Amino acid sequence: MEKKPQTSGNPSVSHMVENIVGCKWSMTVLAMIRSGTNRPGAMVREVDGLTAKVLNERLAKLIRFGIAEKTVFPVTPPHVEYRLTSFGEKFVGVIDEIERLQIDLDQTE
Amino acid sequence: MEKKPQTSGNPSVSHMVENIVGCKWSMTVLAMIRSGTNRPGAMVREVDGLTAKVLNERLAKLIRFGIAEKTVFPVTPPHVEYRLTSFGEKFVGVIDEIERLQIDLDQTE
DNA sequence: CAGTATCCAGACCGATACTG
DNA sequence: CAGTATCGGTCTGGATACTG
Repeated sequence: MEKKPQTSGNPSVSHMVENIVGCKWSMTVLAMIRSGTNRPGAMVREVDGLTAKVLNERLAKLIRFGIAEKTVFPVTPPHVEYRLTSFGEKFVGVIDEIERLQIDLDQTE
Repeated sequence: MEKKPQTSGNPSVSHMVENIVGCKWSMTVLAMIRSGTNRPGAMVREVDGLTAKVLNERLAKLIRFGIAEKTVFPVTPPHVEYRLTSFGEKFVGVIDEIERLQIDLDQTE
């Protein structure tokens, strides 16, 4: 299973970031959901080294934190999609800040 | 020792964030350097649970990434100070974004 | 296709003892 | 005061096999 990140109340965004960013594959999964690769099978196929088990753990965490949401289409074979919530959009905005920082770094050196 | 985060070239900021934010005590150390608690002894004293060994590992990482720099005053007893580099200032700016996100979250629920 | 259960090698980090 | 070396428990996550 997984360690409990908080003792009670709302998860602080700091903890969320610590828990997500520091968690292997989370950023990759987040990036895929953003870019439209939002089905589990596709994600596993696209990322070398990512297993279904770990993917599901990450997705569960993203959902628990309110960053992503899951849609199940009751068809055969099963069809599942994940997408960002509105809060999730804001969250990835922070990630964008990081990319911008990268540009500054490149110019400085 | 420590796992190598990159294979070559410059560390990407994404990797830095992953490596720093996801690393226990890093954020705490960063916050202390910012707020003026910038001597190792003071940091260990201020944070319950933080050991000198782990602190030095974190500081080494912050220096390696160009986020912090170290100043040694050649006196007895030894006097050492850490402070943010200009890049480090930008880096913590990203952390500030995160705190702002928190405010949005609180207002939404 | 989607998801879960189990196993276990290795990374992380806390405690301790030590040097300069 | 600053920093390093070592040991060992705990947890993460990759491999595999399985169900619906």
